[in-house]
Amino acid sequence: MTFADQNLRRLPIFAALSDTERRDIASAASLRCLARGESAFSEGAQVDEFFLIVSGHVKLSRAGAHRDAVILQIEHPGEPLGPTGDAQGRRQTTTATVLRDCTLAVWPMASWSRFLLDMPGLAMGLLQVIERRLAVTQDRLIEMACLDVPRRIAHLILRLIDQAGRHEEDSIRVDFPITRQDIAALTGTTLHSASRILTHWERQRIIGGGRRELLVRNVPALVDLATARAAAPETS
Amino acid sequence: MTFADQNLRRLPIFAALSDTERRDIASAASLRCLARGESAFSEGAQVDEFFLIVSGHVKLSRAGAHRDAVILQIEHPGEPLGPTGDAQGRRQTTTATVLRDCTLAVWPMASWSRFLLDMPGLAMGLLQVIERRLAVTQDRLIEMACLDVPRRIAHLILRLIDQAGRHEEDSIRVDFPITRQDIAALTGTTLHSASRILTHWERQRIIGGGRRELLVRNVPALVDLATARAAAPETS
DNA sequence: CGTATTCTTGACTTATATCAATGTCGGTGG
DNA sequence: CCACCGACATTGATATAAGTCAAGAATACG
Repeated sequence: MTFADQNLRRLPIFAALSDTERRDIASAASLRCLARGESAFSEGAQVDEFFLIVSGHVKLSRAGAHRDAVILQIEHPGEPLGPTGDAQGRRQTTTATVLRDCTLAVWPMASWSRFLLDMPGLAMGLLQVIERRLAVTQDRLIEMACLDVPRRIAHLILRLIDQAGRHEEDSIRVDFPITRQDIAALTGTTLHSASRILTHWERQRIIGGGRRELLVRNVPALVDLATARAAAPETS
Repeated sequence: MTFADQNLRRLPIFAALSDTERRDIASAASLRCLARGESAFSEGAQVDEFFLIVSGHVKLSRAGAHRDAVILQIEHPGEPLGPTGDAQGRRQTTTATVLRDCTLAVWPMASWSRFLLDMPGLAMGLLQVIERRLAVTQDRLIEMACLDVPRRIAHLILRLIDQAGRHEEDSIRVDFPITRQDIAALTGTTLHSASRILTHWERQRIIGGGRRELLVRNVPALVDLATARAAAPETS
């Protein structure tokens, strides 16, 4: 098993477990590699495996009414995917698409359920993770309700560099490929509005990056945009 | 203790526990009665108690940026309130306001944490509940992203009668007082837009009710409004 | 009976979606 | 190596849903 329990020790969901327990869990895992664009599972599919991201980044999306898919969240290494509790007969509610070549640890749902019953600490760890995820989703709901599109996008970008920012010379790079369409789907707007806003900010050198790239050059300015009244329109 | 463990048996969060465990939990609870308008806790307060709704209905809201508070969810009998997992040093992220005279079961956070550690089934039960809550919040996020205001309100009303509908002669009543302002805060719109839409539907006899009342007369019509393209504007 | 809360309604403004092109990059194959 | 194609991105013009501003009416409540 390439997947040493050492890898597991750090993860919040396994924090409360003993070394033996972690080893048991690790030895039951298999690894699966997926390339950008592939999906781990699709909306509506039977839930028969439990996934944990070892490396890479995955977007969880759902097909909205008419507009293209809405992205519910982007998950990073260490995070579980899909239902975590008792999944008897449940179906996936989202599609998990790989954004960047990805390794997943996979357990058959049956073994996972056994672990969950046998190891009291495991459910506690998951509870923490899901509770945090709920908090993030609630934050986004409030943003949708209270903020206009530019501020929602500013908040999103700040969240992205917080979760997956890599420092470069004089800027912070979002560490996985992300399109304008993705940004729109994450903020409940259209590709067009998102593009306009981002190019505007690019002119002001607040952000940067090319196709599928996102680079933040001026964090304080972004924080301003996220917080204060939206900036005056065209400065051309 | 007025709070017999019989009451607890039915609740999903205690489903996996033994009778003894349920009895232990029940005997550590105290009951607290709150009147409409009072709050169990407020945004930012230290989390030092765990709550379970025995009877009544509670709205969980957060103060949005500038618009009035956004309501994150309305909770009904049997549901827990506030953080459920390890709450060490955490603060409440919402304000819990009673909509209808309410009895809450309350445990000091310390005893609750002990139960959580001692009774493996408890964390599993909570995990189920929080996971479902996450799913509902995600649904609402998608509604916010994809649906216009009338359809969001239609979805909300359907959800309300599903969670707390009481059948009457020829209609279904939402079983707790709810204002137009509340409906606006639940759907991310303004009192004004909500009022316009609701009076319009009232004229078409799809809904009814007076101040703080909500009554659905024609469910299929509401389902239509929630699903299909928004109805033609004024029919005066 | 007055005061506060809740709700309705109209006129106006604005953010943002929609419609419609056009441009640019990056890879694939001729 | 160039041409082409598909994915990704920009940009303008226009339409419209829904927010804001401003009154006012109806109902509950002390």
